[in-house]
Amino acid sequence: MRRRAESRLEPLPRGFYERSAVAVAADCLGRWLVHESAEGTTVGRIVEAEAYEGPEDRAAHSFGGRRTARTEAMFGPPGHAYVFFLYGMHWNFNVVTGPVGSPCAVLLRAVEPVAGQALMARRRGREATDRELTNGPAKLCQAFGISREHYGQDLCEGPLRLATGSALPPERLATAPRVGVEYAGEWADRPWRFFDRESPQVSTARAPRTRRARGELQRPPGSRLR
DNA sequence: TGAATGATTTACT
DNA sequence: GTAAATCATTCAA
Repeated sequence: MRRRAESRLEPLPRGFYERSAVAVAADCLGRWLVHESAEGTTVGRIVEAEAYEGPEDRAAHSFGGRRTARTEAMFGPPGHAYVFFLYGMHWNFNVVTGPVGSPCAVLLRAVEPVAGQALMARRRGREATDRELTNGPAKLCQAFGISREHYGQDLCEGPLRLATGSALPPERLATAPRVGVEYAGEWADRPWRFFDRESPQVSTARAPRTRRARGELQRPPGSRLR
């Protein structure tokens, strides 16, 4: 039991991140997000992630090869953290994928709490059983204590990492267009939002108004289970 | 130097 | 369903 749990906490190797963002995003599901902080350890099972594929992807911060202080981490080696601040109050956490110089990343949008719920609840100002503890990209950052200080951190060694967990059974993998990127034209149509369709913790962010469900959409974004 | 805006969340009607 | 909160980053001038 203990042995099994420890093997699941093993950090994913660099090779895991040395692939396209789409491949990493899909393979992230079912894996564990682990953060060992001074306040305590939090663990979550990843149930939703989005791929951002570098300079050609109009929805990516690195679109057009834009390389600034903010996007610098995306251009760095795979397996590092790209953390950014949004709307004046929210942090979002990505894992950098692909080779050096290829500015791709995967945004973690939701996890299911596995351990450290009390700490998550304290950070979030909510009850430990609250379904809204970690069902959104900024919510999970707050629950896990992820912010500026983690920018560029190596996820293959250190307190913040993705861990083995257990890969998602293929029949539970669902896709949808990414959230909040209507401005990206045809790129907004790409089904690069991946989620566990059996998880009640998938984020409730509304889908882009102009996007309507297509064949690839196996469950409407934001819809509730049951 | 200044204005616009965003890979969101929350509270309220 | 709509709107407010709130500021780092970006780009234009």
